[in-house]
Amino acid sequence: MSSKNNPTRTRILKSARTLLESGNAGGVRMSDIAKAAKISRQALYLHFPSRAELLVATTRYLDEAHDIDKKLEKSRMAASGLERLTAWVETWGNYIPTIYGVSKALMAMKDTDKEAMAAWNDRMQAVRHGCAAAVAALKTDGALVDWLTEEEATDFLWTLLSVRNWEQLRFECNWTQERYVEAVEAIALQSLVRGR
Amino acid sequence: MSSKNNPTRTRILKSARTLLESGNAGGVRMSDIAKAAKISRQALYLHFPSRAELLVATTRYLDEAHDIDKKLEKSRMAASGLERLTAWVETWGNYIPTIYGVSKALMAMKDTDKEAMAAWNDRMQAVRHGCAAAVAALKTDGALVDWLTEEEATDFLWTLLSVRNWEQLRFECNWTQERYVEAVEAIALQSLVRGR
DNA sequence: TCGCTACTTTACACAGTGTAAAGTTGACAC
DNA sequence: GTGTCAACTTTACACTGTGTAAAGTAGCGA
Repeated sequence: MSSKNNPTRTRILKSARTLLESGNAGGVRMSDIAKAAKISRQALYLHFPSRAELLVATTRYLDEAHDIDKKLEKSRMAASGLERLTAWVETWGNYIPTIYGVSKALMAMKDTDKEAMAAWNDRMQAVRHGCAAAVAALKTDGALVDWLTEEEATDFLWTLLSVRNWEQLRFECNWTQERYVEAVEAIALQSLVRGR
Repeated sequence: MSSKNNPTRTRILKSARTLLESGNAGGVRMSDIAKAAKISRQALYLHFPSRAELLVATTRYLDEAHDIDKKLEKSRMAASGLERLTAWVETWGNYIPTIYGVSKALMAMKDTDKEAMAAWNDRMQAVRHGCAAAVAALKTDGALVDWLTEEEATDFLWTLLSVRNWEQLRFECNWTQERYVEAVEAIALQSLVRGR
């Protein structure tokens, strides 16, 4: 099943992505994805050993499709720590909507499924690294507030930027995506940057 | 089954509470609760029609056991908006640990179960009211920042104080309960109170 | 024609929730 | 003592969704 560039595999991933993105959060089942990809449910298991691995593969597929690495590169090029923080908040904040569907499915699984848990943690650690880098740049500039340690500041930024928070503000509170980024940026600056 | 003050019913609720509190998040099944309450799994359904309703009843049981209303009363008595905000953050922030177990179970169900969803939303709206009251008091004092509307400020405070955020800071980031309350309080003040 | 690959089809194990119904036990009523 | 009622127990089964297993098929290249 020569993993990469397999047309059926790609079709499965596209179907999974579409279904997961289309908000139908509650239940995207293996059979739904199979139907969308126009193969039998069993054939799915020829390509992906479990639902968890299919979700993980879908996440990676999304990352590649959106060239997230390139976007992150940009935020790393910012001159000051302050610019780097805002660039990071914007980049990640605007990426959340694209991964939200898959993330939600993965989040729902992580309480029962070890594999899903590991995959989710892995993804979230990547986000944490982004936060840590921004905070470190702030610290280097001597712009980090003094009532939080560098690690605490990272913890807080990471929490502030969580998918759950985005979900709540965006859907429960009906904020627009623009307002979300704007407000979260402002709060991050106020909480983490000295003398604001 | 004469609902209130039924000894078996109470034993069930106590067992549910204990199991849910003891961190074993992943799966507290009906059969686990039955075993702990020393009755058959079927007898559980004589007292509660569904898992969701049992969880909801457990939440209410916890609220009564901790006399949450009395605690909220206290935060309502604060003189200034500022004091009211800190009182609210402390009250709710310190109540989260006690309801965390049940909340987690309810959160996990809300994606698939309508009843659980309704119950969860109901609970969260109550929390939101607490946030709204604190923000309103701030506004009355003319102490609310001007870059957020009253509603936006409520939305943000509500999101900041979410159980998920507490969970992440407390367990993923290993913050102590004291540090959590302290930091969240500081951030709330910085973000919502004018001229800080 | 062989044999391989990528499937389909059918069947079934398993977990957990919830339904259904028949049987047991103890208390209280008369 | 017998009847009856409530609060159970026990057994059995339907349903959903995941994952395993195995036999069958269609197309394609050597």
